[in-house]
Amino acid sequence: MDTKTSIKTRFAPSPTGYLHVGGLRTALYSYLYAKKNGGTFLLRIEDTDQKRYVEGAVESLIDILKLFGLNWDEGPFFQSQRTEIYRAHAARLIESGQAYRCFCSEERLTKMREDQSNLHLPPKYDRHCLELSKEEIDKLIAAGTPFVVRQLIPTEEIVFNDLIRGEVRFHGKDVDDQVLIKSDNFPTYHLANVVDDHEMGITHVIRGEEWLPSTPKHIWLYKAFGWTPPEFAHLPLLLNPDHSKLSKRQGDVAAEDFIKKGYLKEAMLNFIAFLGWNPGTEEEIFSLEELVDRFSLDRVQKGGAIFNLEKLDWLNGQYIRKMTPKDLGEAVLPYLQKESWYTDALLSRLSDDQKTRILVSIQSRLKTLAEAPALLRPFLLENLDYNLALFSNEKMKVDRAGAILAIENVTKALETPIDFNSEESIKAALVSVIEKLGLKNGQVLWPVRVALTNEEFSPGVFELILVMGKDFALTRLHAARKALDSAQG
RNA sequence: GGUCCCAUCGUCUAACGGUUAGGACAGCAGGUUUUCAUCCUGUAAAUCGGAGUUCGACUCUCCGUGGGAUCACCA
Repeated sequence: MDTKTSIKTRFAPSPTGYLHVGGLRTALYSYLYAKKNGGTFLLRIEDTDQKRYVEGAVESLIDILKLFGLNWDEGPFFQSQRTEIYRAHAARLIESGQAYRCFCSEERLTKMREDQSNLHLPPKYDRHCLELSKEEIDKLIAAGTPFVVRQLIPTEEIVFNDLIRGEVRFHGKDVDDQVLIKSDNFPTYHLANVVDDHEMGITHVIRGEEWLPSTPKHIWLYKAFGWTPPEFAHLPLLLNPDHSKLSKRQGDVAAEDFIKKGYLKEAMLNFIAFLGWNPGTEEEIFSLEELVDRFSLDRVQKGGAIFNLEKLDWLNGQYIRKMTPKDLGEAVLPYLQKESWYTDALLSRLSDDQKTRILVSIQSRLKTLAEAPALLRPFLLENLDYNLALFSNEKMKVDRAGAILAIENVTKALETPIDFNSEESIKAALVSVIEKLGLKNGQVLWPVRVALTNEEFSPGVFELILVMGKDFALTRLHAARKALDSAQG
């Protein structure tokens, strides 16, 4: 058997309503590290704060994790169902003198902190209740005085090795006596986290940098229980453009929002993985499987990374262009269905072959899936409400009369026998019209393209005719001609 | 304010003492093209500052500076 203890990581979010992209990245790195090393990835829900309970938050968290394919091997475990375990552990610590009951009122604590702040001292519990005698404590308990359990922080230096940052040291005199059990008898994060990580056999705690300052408390807890602490890896933060910790205030931060906006989960994962990590080569397109294969913690960056979407747009475009028409069609459908003009009938009258051609024609123009409906509209809608101003174009040197001339001649050309299944033969037919009229390409093709789509931007004319087919293209040309004529009269 | 962490182009980053400091995104300029996009080519753009160590520092040390995190009966 393998003598190395097998690796086990966990993702331990608190269910506050949505999955933050920073959380998604933490989950991803934990997942990658476990999978890369043939280990186990565990999911634990840290729901010990009764006041912060949000309806449905757990379900949506689980759904989104699954959507991204970050499948866990164990769990989900719920801390709210394990409260007795934490209480028993706290009691052990009180017994061994490594924790103590604190009966201080909120008022006293507030006043204490104010005084400390006035003296420019760091706010820290003054150990008032540590002085209490056994008799006094018994009396207070008997009187039903609410209390918390505080960790007695040793006055010593502590040094630990962070897998990303190297040696980090703190001194006990700077660390506050952390509350372990709240007066509602629920544990705080610190206690529950340490007890669970130990009991669940977590070997590597991979979490955000914001936890670095509380790591000494955690290590002292392990020591107090007589346990060996796990390895720690504190990930650099994801930042707002103003370099503060990434927050809701400055844009979307919920992983789900990005899916809604038409980003592919593969692109998101790829993008997020590269915010703080890189393979050391110049490759940048990685599937989840490839990330698993290449990931290592020692290539994780120390400094925070600004969450800047420009590159995500590009990456998403890359992924879209790699999709098969079938996959693209399926991916685009939900966005299409959100459009007010969309009906299933519009789609069902198209053949599979036509659908494929349409999708291929718009594929290179897509940065996000959400942009698809606008590009699809000219192919799906039966009647277009022409914007006549579009037919004239200064740069293309076409005016309305020119547009009518072009549309008229192209209509005629398309009514002659051409192979409508060949873009080349369509092109040949139109080129001969252009030559016959002695015009520039744009003078004919621009108005025809507008006639076919009523859009400023679209796929090219030859491709449009190929995709639309003879009848549909001619219907459009007639309609455009009619619109132009009636406006003139 | 205390403690801790961090620092290469605008952004994400490469270079684990020796490179003209590399790549990508975004930008700009061209090319292809009927528009837009794709695609192709080119271009501009960085080692926070100062001391040391060294034959030689982006890289090691120290001091500054700047930014960030954290200091709850939230996680």
